Amino acid sequence: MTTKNVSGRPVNAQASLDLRAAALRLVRENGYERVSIAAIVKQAGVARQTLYNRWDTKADLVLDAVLEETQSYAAAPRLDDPRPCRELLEEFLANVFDHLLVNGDVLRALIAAAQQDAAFQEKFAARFILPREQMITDLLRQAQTRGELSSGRDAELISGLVHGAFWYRLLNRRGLDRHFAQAIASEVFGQP
Amino acid sequence: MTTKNVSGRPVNAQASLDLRAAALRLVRENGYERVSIAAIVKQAGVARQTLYNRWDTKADLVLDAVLEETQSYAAAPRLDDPRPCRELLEEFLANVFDHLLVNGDVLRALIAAAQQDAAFQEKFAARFILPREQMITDLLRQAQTRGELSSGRDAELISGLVHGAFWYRLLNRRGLDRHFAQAIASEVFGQP
DNA sequence: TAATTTAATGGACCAAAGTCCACTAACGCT
DNA sequence: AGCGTTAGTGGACTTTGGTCCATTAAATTA
Repeated sequence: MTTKNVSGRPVNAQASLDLRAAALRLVRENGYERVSIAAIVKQAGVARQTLYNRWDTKADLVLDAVLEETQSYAAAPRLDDPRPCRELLEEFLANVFDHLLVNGDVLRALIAAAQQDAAFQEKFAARFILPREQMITDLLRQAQTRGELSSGRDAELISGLVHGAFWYRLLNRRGLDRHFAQAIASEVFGQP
Repeated sequence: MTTKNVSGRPVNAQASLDLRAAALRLVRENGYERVSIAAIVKQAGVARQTLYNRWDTKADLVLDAVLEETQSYAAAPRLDDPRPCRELLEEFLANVFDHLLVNGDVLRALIAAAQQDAAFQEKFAARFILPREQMITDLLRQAQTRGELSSGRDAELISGLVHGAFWYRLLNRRGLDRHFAQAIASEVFGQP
């Protein structure tokens, strides 16, 4: 992946930084659809082809920029936290929803892009979706070992249901608030 | 809406039929993204502008074509059916999933289009999403009046969760089968 | 220093969605 | 028949994502 080339002109690392920054800024300001590749490369001060040397599509670049910027985005809940898993789930979701206030529109655009480009869909799943699903699956498994959730339940399945719940709201532009986080937790763990 | 014009050249109704048919056929055969407007109008034998006189975008046309063709698509479950609502929900979902085998790809494309075009998103919600959500909400309310589901639960919320569950699978191209329909019903009504 | 290799640049090019427009066709009305 | 009105046609045009390519720049190696 990161094989160091033995000769030839070195890659300009700054160009990558500038492109990611420009992409993120423009997309946040104007919305994904309204930002052209031409505008991004102009803002970054590099040639169009330089962008395409590093990323395959606009969606690739923006996904990369979002992931790089939001390392902390929805950090996995700590499994050694002694509080009830129901509470941890609720807090985790509330956290995710907060980040979606900033990144929701970009994310909707990337989800759309994934539907139109099978190659990007795979990257998006590998780098974004699956890791986040794993976090909730792990939390649910922890709840099971703690006896807070019946062992008969399918943790992976429930993780998918939880994600589906807020994806659906996100894609249909309905609000994602703490109340909804609570409602999801209640559906999973039962009425309190 | 359907104001009859008092004068002027009459609209060629056949052109609309031909356009819908051509769009649906080409999209099913080649996939939404790979079908150009040029190909559709050529297939239908009309001018490009004739299409745009009737629909605003490619997504509009295809939504219209899908809705027209699949009137029967996911017919609402009969609320007077004496079987348990759990069973009705499961059957309804299995039915939806069957139709998604045919229309799933087109639907994914329309969902993507809705993320890129606010005007289309509204039409899509009004004509497709909300009516289908209502069906499940009604079914859940029926379950509540029958005492098969606790009255304390929020039917609209659960309807959203159910839809989210299979949307998520659809958009992430994971299988939608009878087993999944059963799993959703179990999450809603509790383990049998 | 010269040869080789890889990156960056700028601009031409292509396909596709959607707009615009001048022109023609088909209707009702007088 | 002539007029106004609306629909349909074909083609030019704009914008944008993405490709291609010839040329130039920056590095290593011999």
